[in-house]
Amino acid sequence: MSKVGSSLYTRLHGIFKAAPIATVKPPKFKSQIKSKKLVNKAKESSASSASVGDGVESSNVAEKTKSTDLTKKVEKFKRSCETESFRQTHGLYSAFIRRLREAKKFSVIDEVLQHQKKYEDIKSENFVIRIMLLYGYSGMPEHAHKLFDEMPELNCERTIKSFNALLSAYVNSRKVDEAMKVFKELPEKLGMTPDIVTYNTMIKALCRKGSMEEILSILEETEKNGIEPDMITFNTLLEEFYRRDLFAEGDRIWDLMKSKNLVPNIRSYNSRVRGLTRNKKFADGIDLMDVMRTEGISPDAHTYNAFITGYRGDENLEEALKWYDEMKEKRLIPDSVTYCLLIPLVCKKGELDRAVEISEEAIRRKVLSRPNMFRPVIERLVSEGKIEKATQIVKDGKLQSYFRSYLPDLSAGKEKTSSSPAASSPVEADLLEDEESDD
DNA sequence: CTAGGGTTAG
Repeated sequence: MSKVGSSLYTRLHGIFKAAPIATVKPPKFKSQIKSKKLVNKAKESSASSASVGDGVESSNVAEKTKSTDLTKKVEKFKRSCETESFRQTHGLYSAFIRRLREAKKFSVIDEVLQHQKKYEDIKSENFVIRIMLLYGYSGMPEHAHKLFDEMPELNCERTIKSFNALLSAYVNSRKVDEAMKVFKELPEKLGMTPDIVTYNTMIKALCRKGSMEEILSILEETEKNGIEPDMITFNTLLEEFYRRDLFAEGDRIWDLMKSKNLVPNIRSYNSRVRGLTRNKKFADGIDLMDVMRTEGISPDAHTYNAFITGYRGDENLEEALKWYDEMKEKRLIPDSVTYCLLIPLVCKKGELDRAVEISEEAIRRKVLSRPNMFRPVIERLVSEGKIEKATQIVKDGKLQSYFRSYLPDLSAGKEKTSSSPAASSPVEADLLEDEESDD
C-alpha cells in the first residue's frame, strides 16, 4: 500500500543502478573520429582548406567567385529581412543559417544574426529565442549568451523561456559542462524558477554525457521542486537506454512511465523499434508494430526508416526496398533519411536505373537537404557517360553548386532552368536555391 | 523554450 515512500527518484535509482550508463559505450560520435585524426599530425593544414575533395586545385579565381557569391546572398538575405513576413518565417532563417554553418562561415552567421537587432522584433522574447537557438545550432552558444545578457537593454522581456533557449543553445552545441554551469548559477541569480523544460533540457544534456549520477540528481531536484516528469522526460530516457541497447532497463522505465499514467506515444515506440532493428531483431520490431496498432498508434516514417536502417546495415537491398514500398503503400511520405539510406544502397548494388528513379522521386518531393545522397548516382552516371541524365538530375534538383565538378558544362547554363521560374518570391527562391525544410 | 531517426569519404 504504502508506495508513498517510493519516489520516482528512488525507483529510477534502482533501475539506473542496474545499468550504469556511463560504462556503456554509446554509438560512435564523429567528434571521436575527428580526434583520432588529430593524433595523426602529418598534415595539419589540410583541415583548414576544406576543399570538396575532387579537383585538387581550388584556384583563387574560384575562391573569389565563391566569396562574392556569398556576399551577394548575405546582402540579399538582409534585404529580405526588411519584410516582416520574411522575418516571421522561421524556416527561411534556419535554412540560410544552416548553409552558412555547413560552410563554416561563423563570422557571417554572427553578422546576419546581429543584423536582426535593427528590427522591432528584437523586443519580442520569442524572436530573441529564435536567434539564440540559431546560434546554438551553429555551435556558437557564447554568442547566444551575450544576446541573452543584452536582452534587458534591448527592452526585451526575459523569462525562464529565454533562459531555457540559452540552455538549449549550449546543449545543442555539445557544451554540456557549460550548460550545467549556467543551469546552476543563472536562474537563481536572475530570480527565475526552472520549469519542466529546464529540467528536460538538462536531462537531455546529461544523457549525452552519459552521466547517470547527474541525471538522477536532476530528477531528484525536479521532484523536490514539485514538478512532475512528463512525456518528454521519459521519452528522453527511453531513447537513451534503447540507443545503448539497455532493453531491460529501458522496459522498466517504460513501465514506470505507464504507472505515472503517461501513455507511450509514437516516439516512445519508435525509440524501442530503433533499438530492436539496430540489433537485427526484425521480428520483434514487427511484433512491436502490431502492439502499436493495437494501442491505436500508427507507425510513421520514422518507424519504417528504422527497418530500412537495419537492413541497410546488412546491405539487404531487397528487404530495404520492401519496407520502402510498404511505407508508400501506407501513404507515408519518405523523408531525407529514407532517401539518404536508400539511394546510395541501391546504387551500390548496381541498380542504377532504380537509383535514378528514386532520386527523381526525391527531387519531385523536394527532399534536397542532403545533396550528398545523390553523389553515387551522379558519379555513376558520369562514369558511364550518361551525362545528359546526370545533368538533368542536377538541374532538376538545383544541385549545381554541389556537382559542378562532375559536370563542368553546368556553368554555361547557369541561367534559370526553364522548369521553375519565379514561383513565389524571387528573392526567397534564389536564397534557398537547393533547399528543403524537412529537418 | 524541452524528446527522433541518418550523414562523411580516399
